[in-house]
Amino acid sequence: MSIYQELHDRGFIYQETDAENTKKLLENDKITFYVGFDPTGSSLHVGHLLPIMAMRLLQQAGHIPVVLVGGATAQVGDPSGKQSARPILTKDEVAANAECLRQQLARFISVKEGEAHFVNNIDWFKDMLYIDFLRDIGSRFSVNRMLAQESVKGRLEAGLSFLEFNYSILQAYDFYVLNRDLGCRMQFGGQDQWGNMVSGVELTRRMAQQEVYCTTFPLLLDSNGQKFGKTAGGNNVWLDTSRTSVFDYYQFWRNCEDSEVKKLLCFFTSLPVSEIDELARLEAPQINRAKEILAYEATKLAHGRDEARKAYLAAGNKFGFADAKGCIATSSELINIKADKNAGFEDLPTATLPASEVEGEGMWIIKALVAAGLCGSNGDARRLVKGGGAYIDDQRITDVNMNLNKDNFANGFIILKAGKKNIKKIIIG
RNA sequence: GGUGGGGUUCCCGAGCGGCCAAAGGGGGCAGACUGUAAAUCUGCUGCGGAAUGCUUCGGUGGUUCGAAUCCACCCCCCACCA
Repeated sequence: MSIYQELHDRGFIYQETDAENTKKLLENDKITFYVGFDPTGSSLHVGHLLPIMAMRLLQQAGHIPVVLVGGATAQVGDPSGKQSARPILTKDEVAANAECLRQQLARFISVKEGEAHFVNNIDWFKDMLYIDFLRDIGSRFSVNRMLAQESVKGRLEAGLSFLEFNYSILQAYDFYVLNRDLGCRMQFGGQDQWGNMVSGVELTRRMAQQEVYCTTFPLLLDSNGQKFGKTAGGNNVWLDTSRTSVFDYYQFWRNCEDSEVKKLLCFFTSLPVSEIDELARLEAPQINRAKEILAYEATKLAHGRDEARKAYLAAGNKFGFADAKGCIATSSELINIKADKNAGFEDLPTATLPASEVEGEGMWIIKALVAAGLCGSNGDARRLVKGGGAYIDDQRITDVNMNLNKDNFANGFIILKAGKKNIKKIIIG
């Protein structure tokens, strides 16, 4: 199947400047394309994954991705994030974040020389003089047209700063530079980037007389209209395992809603669309097998086969396997993993309590819940226990004043739970 | 620069001298029901080993026995005018 068709069938394409030529280009040529990333954090999270998966598909089809790090914009501080103006990053921070980005991307795409480019737009903005910028680039933009852009129009009521107004110009110039220096023909990005991307297409045409194109991805929302990629609690699901354990990463996918399974399989796994259609058709409890496949495949991509297997077994043992015998057909290698009931607790997220705490009288359970990261504060933990949501080894905790001592750790560890799904294995260290 | 309207807990938004840790809604957490789903119902939702305790209503100072509420100055946002 053609890569264009594949992107289309999987739902990646939202808007395109020129569908016909994009199709031709992607099918007949090997092109260089770019996607921009904000280097504002040291880890990617699931919300970044959609463009990454698209890059992956395109690269596998022989196209060459350019990963553009917005070092210039990060050093100005993007004002679009409401009043909590983003912290302005130093050069070193941007560089460090860009390196983290590169390492995490390496799990999804090949970052080998010649198969992908990494660039930072600070390189072409840092020495640019304002006067030059105005004359060479600013002169090509019509304020009238910029005002008509959806992204700007929507902000006119609420107000937007001159800086923000200029963002699309900066971004447009990126496209021109990448076209000039790397022969970049396409840009991909989120649908909120449409205006900026189109500006780049037009600028490149005016400045270099080059036909270039852009395509946007749909904005992923969960059923509550929240941006996709956050836990129910609104926390990001990170790719960095020190922020989100592999188990929790797996669980994020495993706990998706029935209605989302198909979409998520299309975006975040490599299973063929025809198979996904079959899986998504599964009824009632069997649909859970599709979720296991989704979770396994997504976890495998981000963290590797072994980790995904462990997470699958740990979760299955805790909550049950949807299709222990492997009756449901799938091309996922998950089908080869035996639902081993004895694969135990070793792969659950773990917290360590200092041995000194459980000496003698022991450690107050409230403090232990907080120390394990299951509760945000003592009051939070107290409420959890009062509400009947705290468990030790699946026994509901009823006494707010109880202590954990050595007897509790007769097996070497205990399992603390906040609710049915937030699990921590507690060991003494 | 002028005039007017604002800044309240995660968000929206009420409160306009004590009964205010602050109504209501959203969101979140937990419980019940379930399929580790959705929907629904119930409880909780500043900190605190809990106390007539502590911190919070843009900031600083003041009035008062007592301030989110009154006063002064300052900062920020919005609208209209210039």
